[in-house]
Amino acid sequence: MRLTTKGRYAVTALLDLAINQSNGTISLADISTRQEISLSYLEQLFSKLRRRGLVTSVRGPGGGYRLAVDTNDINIADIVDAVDESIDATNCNGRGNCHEGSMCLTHHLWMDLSVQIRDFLKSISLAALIEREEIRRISAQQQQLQASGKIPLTAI
Amino acid sequence: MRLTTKGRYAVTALLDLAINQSNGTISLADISTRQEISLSYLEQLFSKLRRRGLVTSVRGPGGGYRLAVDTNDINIADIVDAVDESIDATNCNGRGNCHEGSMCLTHHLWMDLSVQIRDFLKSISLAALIEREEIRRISAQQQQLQASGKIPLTAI
DNA sequence: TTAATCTTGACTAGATTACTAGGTTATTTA
DNA sequence: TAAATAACCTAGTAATCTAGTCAAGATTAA
Repeated sequence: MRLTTKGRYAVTALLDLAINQSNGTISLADISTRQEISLSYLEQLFSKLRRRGLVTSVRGPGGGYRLAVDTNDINIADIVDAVDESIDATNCNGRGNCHEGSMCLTHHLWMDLSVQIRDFLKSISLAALIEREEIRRISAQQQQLQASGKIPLTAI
Repeated sequence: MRLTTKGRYAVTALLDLAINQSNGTISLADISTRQEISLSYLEQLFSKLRRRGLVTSVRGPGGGYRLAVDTNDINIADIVDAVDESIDATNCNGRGNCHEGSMCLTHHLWMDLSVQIRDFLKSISLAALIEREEIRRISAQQQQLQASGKIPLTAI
């Protein structure tokens, strides 16, 4: 099962992008300070997101990233898939060769679970996340913090 | 998120135990050969399962393990919990301090996913797994293989 | 040109996983 | 009683993975 910081960071970063992109492109440096994610690490993630066609980039001063598709057309599973290997609870990557080349006793169980997780994450679009009350509140706080120039704890 | 080989092995081993235990106790050596799981590793897992009250043990020759509760009263989440830390998709273990002491932008999303996964695994009892056609078939094959004394590939 | 920003690849410290090794203790059978 | 069997326990360890860092470049606006 692969759901690590990498996938979580990607979703958080794209959500940040979706919320703040109204005024053109957003630099990774901005996302980095707002979301407390290492800039170099973000670069790795966005490289993958770009190759998957989820974002487009503009180079040079004032450049940055913007979403390549409407927030209604991106779901969480897309994002996690783009940076992570895949959402898969089996040990054999769904190949069914987990026990001496054939299926292990619990193969079908983990397949079912994988489908369950994937369907859940597929059912949530970026647009739906932006709508959520809690997320709007947290985002507003983060924008205030950034505007006030507060130095993040990790920079000390 | 913690769903690794450890949790999968535990479920597979308990399922094997549930299927084969009709005739008294089952030794870990038997489960080890049938399910291709290292004996010492099984010992570690069953130590935890025993402490959680899921199985009871009998020492000495002819000894082994048996389920401590009815297969209707054990669900998959119980088993994974017993050996793994917990089923939790957040980075903060649900504490909500993922972003400088407060919640990160996607905290609620991962909380929701955790609930989703846990509910799914809770909804499946060992008894329900035993009923499944595919599992009965795979188990029958494994019993034949063991009876015929076939040497597992990994032993070569 | 120069500064800002994206782009890529190689590398790494630290943590975790999935074991192995080697013993001890309880129980049963010969 | 001795030997066999199987649970129980502790410590170590190779391999893998994660979450990064670092460095060198490419591109473009000002």
